Amino acid sequence: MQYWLMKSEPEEVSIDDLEAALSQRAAWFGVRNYQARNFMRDAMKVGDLAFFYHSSCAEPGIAGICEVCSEPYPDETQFSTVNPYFDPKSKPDNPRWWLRDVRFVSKSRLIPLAQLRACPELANMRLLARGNRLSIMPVSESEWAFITKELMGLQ
DNA sequence: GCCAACGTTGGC
DNA sequence: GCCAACGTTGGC
Repeated sequence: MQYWLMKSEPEEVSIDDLEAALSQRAAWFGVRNYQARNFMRDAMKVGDLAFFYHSSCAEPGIAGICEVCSEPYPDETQFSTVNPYFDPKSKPDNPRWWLRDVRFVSKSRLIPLAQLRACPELANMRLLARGNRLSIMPVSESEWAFITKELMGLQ
């Protein structure tokens, strides 16, 4: 079991949108960074858990938990000329961008970025590293345990 | 809207 | 392969 953090702009897809979605599943479309893609395509495994993080919004922070629930498959938005995520350099016979489906697990209170920063236990968390811009990144087991137990109040 | 930090592109 | 220019991310 591995743990992840996945950023989404809540104006695009929020934790509430995921909870309300058909089957409570959604395709994690729109990733256009190679490192984030590699984590999603190559390193994730079905059953891995991830923090659902709200970014580029009034209250950035962790909003809940989701579960990786599909094998990787091509992100269709890269082939649609009218889509904002269209990539003219990607070809259907050799897709550049891959995604997975995630399943809603739980919503939590919003745990603000500033609160994460204030926790000494999370000093080495990748999310908090200077200049970090990755939209998908691993979370260590100890960071996961601290956040779920101490900040979310889960068992 | 600002801007620091980073990733990508493309000429050489 | 270098690196300057440019584009993007994302908190504030």
